[in-house]
Amino acid sequence: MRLTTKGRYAVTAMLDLAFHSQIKPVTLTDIAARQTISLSYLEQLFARLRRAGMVKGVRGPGGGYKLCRKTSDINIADIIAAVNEPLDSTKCGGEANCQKDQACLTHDLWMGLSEQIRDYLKGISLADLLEKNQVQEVAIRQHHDAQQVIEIYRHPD
Amino acid sequence: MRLTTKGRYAVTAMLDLAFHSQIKPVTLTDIAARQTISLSYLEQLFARLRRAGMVKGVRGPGGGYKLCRKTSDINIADIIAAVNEPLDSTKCGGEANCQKDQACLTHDLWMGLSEQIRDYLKGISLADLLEKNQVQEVAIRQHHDAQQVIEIYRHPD
DNA sequence: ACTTAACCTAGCAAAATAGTCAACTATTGT
DNA sequence: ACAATAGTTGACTATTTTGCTAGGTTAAGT
Repeated sequence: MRLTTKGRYAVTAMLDLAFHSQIKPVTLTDIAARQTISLSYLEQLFARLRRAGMVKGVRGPGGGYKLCRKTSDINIADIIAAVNEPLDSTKCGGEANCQKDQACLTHDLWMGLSEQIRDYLKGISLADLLEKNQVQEVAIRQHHDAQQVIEIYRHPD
Repeated sequence: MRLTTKGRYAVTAMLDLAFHSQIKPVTLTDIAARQTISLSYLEQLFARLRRAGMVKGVRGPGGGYKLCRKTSDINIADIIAAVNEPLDSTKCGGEANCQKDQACLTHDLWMGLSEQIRDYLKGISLADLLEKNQVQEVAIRQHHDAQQVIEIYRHPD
């Protein structure tokens, strides 16, 4: 389990998607604008997320991306694993050069630790994160903004 | 909290140090040989660990490095944090450009998650990891002893 | 003095990260 | 049918991080 900014980008984008794709698909352009991530970088990340079966692309006007599963069925560990290269189990990938070595022992130790972190992140879903914090405040504000837009369009004078 | 191979190297080296520095300081050359990490890279890592007050260097012949604290008082999160750059809190470092933005909210969300991981790793000490290692060694030794016992009982003459 | 090993500095190659550009294909509203 | 939208792909570039090399200086034991 590797934790870098790449994983953070992926989780952030998925959070954005989860939040905004309730009604209709969300374009990467929108996510890029909201989260200040470059569009093309997002394309790369979402290509991996799509291959991992986490999101689905909808083409044509009104298209975009939407989640394949419920937010409660998508966990953080899977998102991060999807955008990262499958970490090669390093030097002692079961080979003979590292059987009775102490290097292999500490390696096992680290692998165990890594596994614990993965399990920990597997226990946190998108829904958990969405539930937290002042996300609702944003909902209210954005609803308000949307209302204003409606007002403007309603009275175009 | 960032999790990369760099942090793994640091934890591995600290484990080696904790395991071998019971009697006298351990040279980086020894650790480099045992853990197959380049000497100079270890020097870089230990420079940071030293500045973080986790290890102490002893110069001259018979010198090397030793831990500043008990293994039970050294946790994994601190080791990893010591060798990593202090991650700039990114774009919205409390500035005005990101106050009511949604980008800042998801950022907060990620920071919260990161904090959870840090707390989790803070709860794991070197002593904890060593204990596991010890258990394994004991298991191996006991297996070996058991074999000898079997031998003895097989040829009791 | 001489050796040992920490400590320091600069630099470098490979990899990962982050982002750009351009061409292409599929879908849909009009 | 056609134009607009939006996903898809691949190649390409810049920056940062990683892991390592090579060369020193400094402190402490023999």
